[in-house]
Amino acid sequence: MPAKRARRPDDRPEEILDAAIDVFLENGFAAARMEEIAKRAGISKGAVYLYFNSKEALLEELVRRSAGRIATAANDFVARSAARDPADTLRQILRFAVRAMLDEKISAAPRIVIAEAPHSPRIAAFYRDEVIRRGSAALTQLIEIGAAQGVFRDVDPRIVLRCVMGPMLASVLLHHVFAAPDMPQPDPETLADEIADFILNGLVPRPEAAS
Amino acid sequence: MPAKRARRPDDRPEEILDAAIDVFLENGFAAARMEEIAKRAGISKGAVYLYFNSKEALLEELVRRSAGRIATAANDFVARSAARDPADTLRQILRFAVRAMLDEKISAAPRIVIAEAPHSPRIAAFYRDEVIRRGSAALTQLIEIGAAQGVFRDVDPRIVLRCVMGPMLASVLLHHVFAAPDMPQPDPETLADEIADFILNGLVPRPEAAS
Amino acid sequence: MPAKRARRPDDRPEEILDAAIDVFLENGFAAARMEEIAKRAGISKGAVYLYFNSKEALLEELVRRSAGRIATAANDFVARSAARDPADTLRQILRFAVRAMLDEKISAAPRIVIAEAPHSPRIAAFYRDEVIRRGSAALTQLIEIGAAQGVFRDVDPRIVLRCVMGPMLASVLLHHVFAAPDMPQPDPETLADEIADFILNGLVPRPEAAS
Amino acid sequence: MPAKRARRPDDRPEEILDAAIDVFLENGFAAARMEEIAKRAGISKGAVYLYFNSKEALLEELVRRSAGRIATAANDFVARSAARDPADTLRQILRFAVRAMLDEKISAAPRIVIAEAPHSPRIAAFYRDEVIRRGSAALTQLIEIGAAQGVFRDVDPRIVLRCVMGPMLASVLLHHVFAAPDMPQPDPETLADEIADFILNGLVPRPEAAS
DNA sequence: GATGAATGAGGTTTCATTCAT
DNA sequence: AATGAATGAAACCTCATTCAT
Repeated sequence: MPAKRARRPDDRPEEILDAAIDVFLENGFAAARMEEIAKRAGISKGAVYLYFNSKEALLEELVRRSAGRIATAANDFVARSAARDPADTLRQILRFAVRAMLDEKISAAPRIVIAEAPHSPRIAAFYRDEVIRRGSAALTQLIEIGAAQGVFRDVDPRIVLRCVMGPMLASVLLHHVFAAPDMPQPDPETLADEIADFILNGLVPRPEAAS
Repeated sequence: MPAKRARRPDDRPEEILDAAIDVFLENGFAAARMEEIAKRAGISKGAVYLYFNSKEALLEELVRRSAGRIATAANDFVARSAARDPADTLRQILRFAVRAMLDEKISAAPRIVIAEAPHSPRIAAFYRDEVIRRGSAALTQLIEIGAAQGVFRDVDPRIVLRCVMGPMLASVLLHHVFAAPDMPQPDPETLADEIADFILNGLVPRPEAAS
Repeated sequence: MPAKRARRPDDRPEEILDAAIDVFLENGFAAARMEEIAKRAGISKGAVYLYFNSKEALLEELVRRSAGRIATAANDFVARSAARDPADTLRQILRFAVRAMLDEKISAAPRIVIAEAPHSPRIAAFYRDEVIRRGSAALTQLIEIGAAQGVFRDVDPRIVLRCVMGPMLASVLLHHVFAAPDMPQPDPETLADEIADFILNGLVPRPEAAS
Repeated sequence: MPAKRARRPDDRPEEILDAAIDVFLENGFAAARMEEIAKRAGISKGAVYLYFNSKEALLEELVRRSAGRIATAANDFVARSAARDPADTLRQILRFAVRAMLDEKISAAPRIVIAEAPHSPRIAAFYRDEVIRRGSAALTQLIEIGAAQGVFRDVDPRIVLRCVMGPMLASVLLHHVFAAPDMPQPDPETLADEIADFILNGLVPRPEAAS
């Protein structure tokens, strides 16, 4: 019956979402308890509901806020420098993306999505439209530009999408989920560069056509 | 005497696991109900506990059964033909793996693991040891053989692991989770071959060293 | 200076009670939300508590204000004209009461009491003392006067109470709770007169005593 | 985690409904706690849900079981003896109904309905169709028969409905809700007879038309 | 006086697990 | 071996009430 806490700071929602990220990551969506989220945000259980209508709404807002950061960045990179140097553009995108994905906070949303999307059609659809589709568009455009310049092989962009997204995904999992002391992680910068090298190497035209 | 189609008691565990895959996939581990699993296995709720001690045990056994398949196959491929033709060995491994991963039933366990491992250390550890580590070992060995023969570049095997695992992961997600009618999937065979091409292309030495 | 239509601070309680009637009627006491009451009264949630200590207090005041209107009127009618014409007095009382009960606003309190009294002893006791007892007294007196004049049979007043209150209650429920399009309501005036006829008919002495 | 209690007796549902009646009566529907119902039924909270899907379902089944007992009886009485002796048929109906209504257990459902129907359209509709409409039909038929025989006045059946239902309603409330030690109840048999007398008196034709 | 953010007890409902039969 | 009734902990969400502003 009492009401102890001070007035609503404007960044309450932010704080709640931050707390939610942690709890979702630690327990998964279904096992995450609203009370735990509230406690970490420094407020009461009920107060969470002043800002978000349900646990599901919390998750959706979480995804909404983080989604597309990388896709947006990729589009920016392409718009800015793809015409000048497609290969370097890809390298920059990869550096940006790998670095982002290795940051606990930034990779949190994709990881949660991977976990929840299979049985949450709304989340899946939202992520597909906001992230996958836009990222795919950026990549497709980049490939086309590079191919037109003769810098890239003429590969199906869907393959490229899988070969670019994939290593980042794998890195996220190996760093955050399946890490083991005896399997040391490459450091992020090196990882980004080497993945970029690998992919670019796979993308450049072979001088003499294979057999 | 009526030959009532024998009690097939030995297939019980298998049937339960099959049912569990379906239910886990549809609802996620936390939301999966034991009663639903039992119903689909055609037995009673209590009977499940005659074969598996808990819901968690069910998941672990599931992982155990499907997990090593691909890693085992990879090791077999390497042992059998890596010395003779490393590139073709990798191509075969990729074909096998991509095909497997695009099969709903086979990719189910990895997908569930990706969803559950973040908050189920036992699952994570088991998967890491049974799948990641063994797959990594096969790949590392393959790279070493190929590098020694001059067929592959001398790349950090951890990068290769990420670049090989990754596209498959991405494919699984794009096929099973983020599929959309207007984003048609490449057909599995083509996909496997093109990913293999891409990775092999990234793995072969460049004729003239890049400046 | 703009004459903002004065702050009408004195009408506040009235406005709140009016809003409360609506909300209690629509949702029942337990499901009524203070915030909804506040909103309809055009003030904030907290402001309600400046006038009423609790939801229960709101209900009690509501009953207090409306209760006894009819009982008071009945007593007035009796005092004024029972000696002159008992039958007509009863007819007037019934007309007044039926008309009142068919008015949404006036019947609201009794309906709420009927709903809440069974599990709210204070409400029940209050209503019993303020309404039932006083109405009963008026009726008893009226019967006695009428019986002394030979205009009414000598009936147990408790029976009369039930036979007078009852049809009004039934009318309220049939009009406000169990109304159906295919069960058209008699119009209020007719209803009042016919009920009065019926009851008076039941109250007059039979010319020849029934065997 | 344990499971202590014995096998399901066939009358579990009955026991639960009995417990529910008590709790609903004491607290009203909204304030009734499932745990309390379970405790009184001698089972666990969860077990209630093996038999009823929700608290609302419990209420509906309660109403369903009790509803129409009286309406059914009324129809039976009319079918059996209305043609022979309409007045006595009405007297028998009233005796049956009053007796029933004064029984705590039997009047429970109507009282709950009166309390909940105003904000529970399904309950209201169900009760209207199962009880009001059928009771009304019985009464209408009875009046018509009686009027044809010249035993009853030709009164609007809707008035009769209100004048017959009403006194019973009033009796229920006065006996169960607004009872007070200093307002002694007429005993049920007498009450039934006197109400019947009163109503019949109101229903018989006046020998000479009132001026 | 007035506001509305905040609290937190409390209730319904679900479901993994047990065990009498 | 198999059943399925029963348990009870747990968790989401609501809302009357308070109080800092």
